[in-house]
Amino acid sequence: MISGEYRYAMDDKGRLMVPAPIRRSIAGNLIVLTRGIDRCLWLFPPEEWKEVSTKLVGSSSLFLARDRMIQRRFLAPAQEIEIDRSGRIAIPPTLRHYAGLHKDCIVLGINSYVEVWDEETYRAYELETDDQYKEAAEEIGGSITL
Amino acid sequence: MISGEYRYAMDDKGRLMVPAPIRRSIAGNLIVLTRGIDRCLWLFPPEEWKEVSTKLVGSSSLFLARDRMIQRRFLAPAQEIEIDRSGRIAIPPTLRHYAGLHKDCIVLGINSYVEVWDEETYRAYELETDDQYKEAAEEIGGSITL
DNA sequence: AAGTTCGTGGGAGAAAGTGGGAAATCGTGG
DNA sequence: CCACGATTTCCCACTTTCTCCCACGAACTT
Repeated sequence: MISGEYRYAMDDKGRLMVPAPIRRSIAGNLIVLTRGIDRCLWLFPPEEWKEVSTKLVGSSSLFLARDRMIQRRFLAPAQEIEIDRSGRIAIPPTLRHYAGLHKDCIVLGINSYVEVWDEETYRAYELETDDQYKEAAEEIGGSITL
Repeated sequence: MISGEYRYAMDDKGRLMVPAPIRRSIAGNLIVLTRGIDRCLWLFPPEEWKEVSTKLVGSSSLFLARDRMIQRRFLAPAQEIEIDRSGRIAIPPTLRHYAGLHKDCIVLGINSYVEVWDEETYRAYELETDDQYKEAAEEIGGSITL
């Protein structure tokens, strides 16, 4: 189970740390990097990626608009990337640009995958979703007693 | 049953005391630390955390906006942390920053979990919510006789 | 008064994170 | 097809942070 919130600076060469605890829970030194659904990047361990992508590809047709959209925006941008000896990944320019990564990045471990955000973008996301989040919390409060 | 209000100074290394009475009511020396919903941290015994997180994760999808929000803001920041020999925990930088912990912290034992606040932040919270608290008390008064 | 528990501080070694040089590769234009 | 510049890749070295451990002082107990 991957988790944790981290803040790292991307260096001038576009390299970004994969947090040590997350690295430890990945077998091997390869990961798959692709566009996330919000302005962030998603990073999957290879097995996870295989699972997600086959599920999506499985029943998709190039004659359906919806499927083409998913292919183009989610499957196509995916790249297999190697984690270097110091535990960093080099983020390809197109993906870097998509997520608007500048320097300071937020790395989130979420169950079985990892998200990478530009720090400012993430702060903005938090502000935007603050009301919805508190609402969701109230709803949850109705069903979880602790 | 965990309870009590305590005040401790976080040291220069970011370490904070877990009050001895609370420590005694936790089995083992591992706890899970995550963001609270207000500007504080929540600290769960592992079993409690498992319960809460599985209830939330249960049926969540990375393709649903609301699920992503909860994952990012509540589940992702969670980290399993060890209580050291002298009964302290090292609070990771991102969580320290989220709760605005400086030096003096307030630790609250609440039934089955623990809250950590920056002292100033907590004082401010008390002032802000004073009226709401009295209102809430009136409401409760309708159903509880004592 | 001595022992025990509790909280605080700090040192040393290990691990994690950061930066940069040099070779290799890629893309472009002549 | 070659030459050049830019980018990428690989590796090494340095710095910072973390982790683990121990030691001390205060307060409480017996």
